[in-house]
Amino acid sequence: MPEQGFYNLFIMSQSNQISKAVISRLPRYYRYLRELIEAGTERISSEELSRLMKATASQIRQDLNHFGGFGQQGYGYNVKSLYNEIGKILGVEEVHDLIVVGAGNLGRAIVRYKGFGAHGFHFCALFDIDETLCGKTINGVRVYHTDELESFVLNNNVDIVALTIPTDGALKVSKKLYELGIRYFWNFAHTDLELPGDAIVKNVHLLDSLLELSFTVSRSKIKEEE
Amino acid sequence: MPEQGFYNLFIMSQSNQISKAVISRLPRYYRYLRELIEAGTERISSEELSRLMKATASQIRQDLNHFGGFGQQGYGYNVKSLYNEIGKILGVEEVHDLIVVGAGNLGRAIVRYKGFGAHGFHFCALFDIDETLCGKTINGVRVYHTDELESFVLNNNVDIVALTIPTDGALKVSKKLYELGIRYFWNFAHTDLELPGDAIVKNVHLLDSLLELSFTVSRSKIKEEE
DNA sequence: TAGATTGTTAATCGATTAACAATC
DNA sequence: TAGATTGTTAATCGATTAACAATC
Repeated sequence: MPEQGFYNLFIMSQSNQISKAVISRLPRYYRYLRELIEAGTERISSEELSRLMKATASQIRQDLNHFGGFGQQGYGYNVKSLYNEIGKILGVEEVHDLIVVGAGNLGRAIVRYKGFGAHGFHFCALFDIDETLCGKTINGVRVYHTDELESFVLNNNVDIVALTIPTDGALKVSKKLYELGIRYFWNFAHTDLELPGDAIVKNVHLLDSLLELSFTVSRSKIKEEE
Repeated sequence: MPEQGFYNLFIMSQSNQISKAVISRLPRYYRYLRELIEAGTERISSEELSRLMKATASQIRQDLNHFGGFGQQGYGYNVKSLYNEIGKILGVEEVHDLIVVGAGNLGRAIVRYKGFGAHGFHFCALFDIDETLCGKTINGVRVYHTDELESFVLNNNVDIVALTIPTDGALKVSKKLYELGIRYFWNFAHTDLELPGDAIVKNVHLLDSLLELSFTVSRSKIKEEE
């Protein structure tokens, strides 16, 4: 058993390490809590929430306790305050500046989606190599030529870069942006970015997602034929 | 120990139960193998592939062996044949008929994306409530009014429905489609669909995805301030 | 045949679930 | 206070990794 001070430090640094499984469930909690607020529910027990979300009450309590004791014995959780706490954890109370590289349908869909703004996401600019798009404005966000990407990043705060361009461009642009100091990427290109370990990439691989579904469709067809 | 026949049956039905974790890795294998083919690589060992994909060789061999012994001792895996085998498993050799409900930016982006066709996905129709879109054609796919959805589904083969409409519509439309016999949903609406257990839903929750990234951004900011 | 590498079993690790003492 | 429900520890389950015999 190490010295007390050491031990606490160890515990603290451990508690920072939230597993990916837990993180990936937070937005879903957030979503259900919002619905509960809208339905006028004031408090909820982990048991009730588990029935609603088709999870175990145990998992909910474990997950939430990674971040602090938000509940109260004999009462449960206050919906509004839990919602706010999870919001804080997810960072919705800060402003995150994003740029979108690729002003195709996907890039435009993202910039136009109403839901992001309410959670602190601020789209600063779109970039595209198509000169006919440059200078235009999509949902109040201006399209610049990709040539201007570097100077934009150097002169403006950019927290997250969304990549909605094909594979080759995404690899090239992400490397360049990494060199310029960008560390957070929301990648829609159908490839894994090749970046150093401190870059954080969240992938949205639409073809992969559809293939998983296709796998199940094909499986069930085989079963039907049996 | 049960009778031999019984036991084999048990083993077989077990082997059908591939875990979600394994399934979710298949499209990635498929992707890397394609790249290897394009690079002209003829054979690869699990060890080499593991270095490339940043996984363990053990996991790769375990994963592949759920579906059969595709490798050869002392040789490794033949890239082309492994690619084809995984393709078959994912169902890319069959045609999957899809319709897209919601002809907004996201729906249009999906229908226009070039990559799906090569993997057996065939987009039959788009649906929207916006009458100014109806009758138009996007990348060769006609937009119908949502009123025509029911009759379309009854008169055409539809394997998968992509939902690219807001929450309320998605809940309503998915229930209706379930009643009409549809079981596979690719859901982009920011909600969990409320459908019976035999419906298979693959969610693409963009806000959830971005919030996960936001969580990490906020975390690292806290660390920097410490 | 010898070397390489798989397929597969066994060991480990991590995540989920169950149980219950703490406490509102 | 009694009942309810959390926070948290312990047990279980499943997934990943390691090891190695089988075999090309």
